Amino acid sequence: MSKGRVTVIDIAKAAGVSKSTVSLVLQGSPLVNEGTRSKVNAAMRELGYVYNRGAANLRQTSAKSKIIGVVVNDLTNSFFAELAVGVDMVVQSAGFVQFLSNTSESIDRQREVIASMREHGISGLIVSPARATEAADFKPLVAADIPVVVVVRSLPGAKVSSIVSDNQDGTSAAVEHLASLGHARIAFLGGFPDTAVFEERLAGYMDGMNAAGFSFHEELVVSSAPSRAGGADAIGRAMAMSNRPTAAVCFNDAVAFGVCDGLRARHMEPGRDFAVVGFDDVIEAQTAVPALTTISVDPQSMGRRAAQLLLKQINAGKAEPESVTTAVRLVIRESCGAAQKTGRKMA
Amino acid sequence: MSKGRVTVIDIAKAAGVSKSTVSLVLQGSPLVNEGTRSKVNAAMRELGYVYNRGAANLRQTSAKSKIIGVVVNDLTNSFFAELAVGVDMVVQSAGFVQFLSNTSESIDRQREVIASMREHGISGLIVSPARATEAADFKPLVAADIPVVVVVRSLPGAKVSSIVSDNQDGTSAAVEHLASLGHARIAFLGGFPDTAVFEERLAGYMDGMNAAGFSFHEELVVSSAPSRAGGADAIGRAMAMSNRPTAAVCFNDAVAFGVCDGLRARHMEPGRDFAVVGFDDVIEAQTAVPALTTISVDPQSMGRRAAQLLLKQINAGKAEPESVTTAVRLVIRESCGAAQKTGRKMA
DNA sequence: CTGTTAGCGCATTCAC
DNA sequence: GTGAATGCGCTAACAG
Repeated sequence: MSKGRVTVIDIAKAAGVSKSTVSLVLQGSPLVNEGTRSKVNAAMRELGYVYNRGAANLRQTSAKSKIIGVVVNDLTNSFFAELAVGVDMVVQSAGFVQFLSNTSESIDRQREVIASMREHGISGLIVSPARATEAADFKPLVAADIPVVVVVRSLPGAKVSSIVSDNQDGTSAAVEHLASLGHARIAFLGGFPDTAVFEERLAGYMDGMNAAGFSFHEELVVSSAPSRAGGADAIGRAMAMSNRPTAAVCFNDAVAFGVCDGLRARHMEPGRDFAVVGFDDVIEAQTAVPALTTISVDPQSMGRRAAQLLLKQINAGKAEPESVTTAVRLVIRESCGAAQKTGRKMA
Repeated sequence: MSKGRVTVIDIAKAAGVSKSTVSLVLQGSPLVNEGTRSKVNAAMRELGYVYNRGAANLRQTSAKSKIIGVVVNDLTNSFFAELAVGVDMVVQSAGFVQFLSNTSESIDRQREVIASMREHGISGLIVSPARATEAADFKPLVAADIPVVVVVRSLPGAKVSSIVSDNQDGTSAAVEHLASLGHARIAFLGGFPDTAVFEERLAGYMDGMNAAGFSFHEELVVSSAPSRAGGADAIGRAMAMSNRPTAAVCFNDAVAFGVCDGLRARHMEPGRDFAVVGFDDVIEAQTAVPALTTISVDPQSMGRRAAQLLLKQINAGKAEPESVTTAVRLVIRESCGAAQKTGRKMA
């Protein structure tokens, strides 16, 4: 029972057939007699046979390894955990398995794990790039015809598919929403200017201000770490200004949390004394601060869509050099004070 | 460049050496001339060679696949996400990659993913078992000499290593703590009685009650879903009792959250009008409700320890049939009202 | 329908 | 030091 690995030849012997017959039942080929099939299956169960995919896709023409790589920049952030869950769902039901790695925003780590994944013969990759990732990083992948889907953060000029939330429209809508509530001095708080996401959301902010007929004041944009602490810091600086804002759209919900913290520390009630809106990057936010308007994108469905897209490309065989950008729906939830307005959907 | 896969033979040709020479440099053998080595490396870079681990460990004696499987019962729960991050850390730096799968508490899913992982030749497995997992489920693994480390939830009589928090001592200490605060009617809220964790924590609760000189009242144990909603439900039922409790230790922090919700809905202030303690299963809790005493275990370090244990066993070669149970440190954080007491460590 | 014959890409003896 | 064989477990063509 413990004498080495049991192989097709063992079970062939036990079932009194030949190896290739076994191979056929393994692949569920209809070319095999029902009686033989069950005999083979019985033998497999008997001997505790386990299929060796390594050997299989060594022989197979290309890398139908049934494994897809997933790398995220911060698994600690529930958004990405949820995303991974979404990916896992469709990946599992398609009979694939998921290589999941966390880069913690380290570009070196990212290179390492991707290299490692390649060595293991992944047949596709879903990646939420670490900061400072360049398009060139995925060059070898596409050259090897390995489909890549970039999520959450768009990548400058990479020839890969991508799924990102509609940052610009979302933020813009948030600003318009605040304007419709009567706010005029609306700040943009949090986030570091070195990411595409920041730029997109900032652009949306400017769009929204424009659309509402307000002029752009650079001072109203105060950047900080995209975290709770960062938010507290940002609101602190905003409130130190001579002409204080009365509302803010935050880079993400972690920042929005921090902003709420900061407001309360100043004896102000978020949503009443100061309106705050944030992108739902950290899903936990949805439950933790109901009195907060947020722009949200469901990470799980985003993950599912990414996986679906990837599988489609894998099955298609040829990786289309075209970059497919799919926007996800954004929804503004209203829950401060009044009745919950049914989510307004966009894009 | 895109003509199939580039193999050792290709780069051997390009470097003007033989395949086995290439193989030697691949393994960093000192038996190869420095000049040749660099020539080979150059050729590898030139042709974009990627090492094929599948082929490699097909040849190698057994499954030194450099891949370890991680399966958790709920990746949506930040605790497990953090755990996975901890695992990933040590796994990555040991040159392994991580197969991560989420079972969503489905025993069938769990069987599937573990089977799938076996097919891919994992050299070890870390698993937080889904509910209703039986010891027998890991029988084939240990029979195949694949080390298994069970985390978070202990498994009845499985011959595998495990790392669990010291549930009993932790809960017991929590009860004693509440007793020292003057509470006498202390409830145990939340959780389903069908898990070992529940039993352990309940046992700790009873220990604590005993130690404090209180008799056990079954009515003070009200079970519910181990979630926020479940907590709200549980406190509702507790407050409906004729002789209300004045404090509670909760199955986990999600429940504790719900309990706080329920208290506030009844115009009571958690920590002041009613003391509540919960296990930190969901890490997010630590930041979201500071005014809550919790019994916590750091999921990341737990993940790291699990990975270390697993790697040790993998390197040891022979999987010890002995079950190694390692308790992690528990710490009670005090933050309701008074100054933060430095964490009291146990076990 | 089933058995036979070749390799997939690599690592491991051995000779040279 | 390096090159020529051999086989890991499996699938792909063919042959029976």
